[in-house]
Amino acid sequence: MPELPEVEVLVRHLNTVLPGKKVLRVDVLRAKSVRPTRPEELGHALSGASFQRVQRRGKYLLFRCQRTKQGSRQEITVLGHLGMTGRMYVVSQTEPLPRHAAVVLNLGTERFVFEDTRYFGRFSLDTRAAELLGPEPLSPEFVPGSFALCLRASKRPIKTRLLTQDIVAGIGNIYASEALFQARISPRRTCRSLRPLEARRLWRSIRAVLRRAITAGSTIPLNFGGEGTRDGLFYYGRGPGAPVSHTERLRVYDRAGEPCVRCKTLVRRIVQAGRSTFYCPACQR
DNA sequence: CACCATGTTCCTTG
DNA sequence: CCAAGGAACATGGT
Repeated sequence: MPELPEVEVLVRHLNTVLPGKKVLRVDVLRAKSVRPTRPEELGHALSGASFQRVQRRGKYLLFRCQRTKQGSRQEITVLGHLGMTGRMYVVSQTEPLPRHAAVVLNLGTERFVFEDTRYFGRFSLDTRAAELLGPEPLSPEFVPGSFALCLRASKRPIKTRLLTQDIVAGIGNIYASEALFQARISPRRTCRSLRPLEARRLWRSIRAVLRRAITAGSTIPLNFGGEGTRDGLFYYGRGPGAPVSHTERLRVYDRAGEPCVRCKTLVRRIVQAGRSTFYCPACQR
């Protein structure tokens, strides 16, 4: 899925098109995508409501909406998650719906589309998942001392632990490899084996890598709409004028067999907890 | 056909 | 009870 940076960039984009728009009708084409909310429930809550702003928490999107019910204001929050293949965008009503449209909101002349090929994502009234997350890596809540302390409590490999979202939110399979590469720490090290200095270095790398990615994604022209073919460029398709390749952005991810950008040793791919990890066996100890 | 995929949750095992 | 690993979910690309 889109990880924290991709979601952040999407949220910033949606905030330029969504606030003020009113939901005239809700079409749930895949009941699974709104679980555990029932489709009628979502339609009932969201019909007639207006978008105010979109926020991000980890990889989750929070759509803050407002509805006037007999004079009194009612706040409604929809929790969104892109899963592995989700996209959310606003397009004209005349645009044909994609094959895997999961939820469609009629906004008048436009519509909001949540499309999701594999249906791992969500668009739901149940916001509990976002409340169980660890600290936001780019907020002051993410403190190096507490981070180091959390790591001491786990015997798991650091790479798989970064993916659980409870020590820190928003890191996925790509940026876990990237952060460990920048910190020069082997993904196979157990959390508790990290020296305080290494934990601190990882803390810094996590923030630097995520920040960098957000900046890159905000700079490149992206195609947020439904038409764009996903070509790996920051998850979305290219917009007009975007560079041909994004590979410069990621230093180790998906580079098995290529020379390490730092020492030329060949980058290695291993599997941890069923997922690919990429690292340089020489730089990362 | 085989294997791979930017995620989360549930089940089993130790 | 807890932690860790694996399967499941579902579809498409190579």
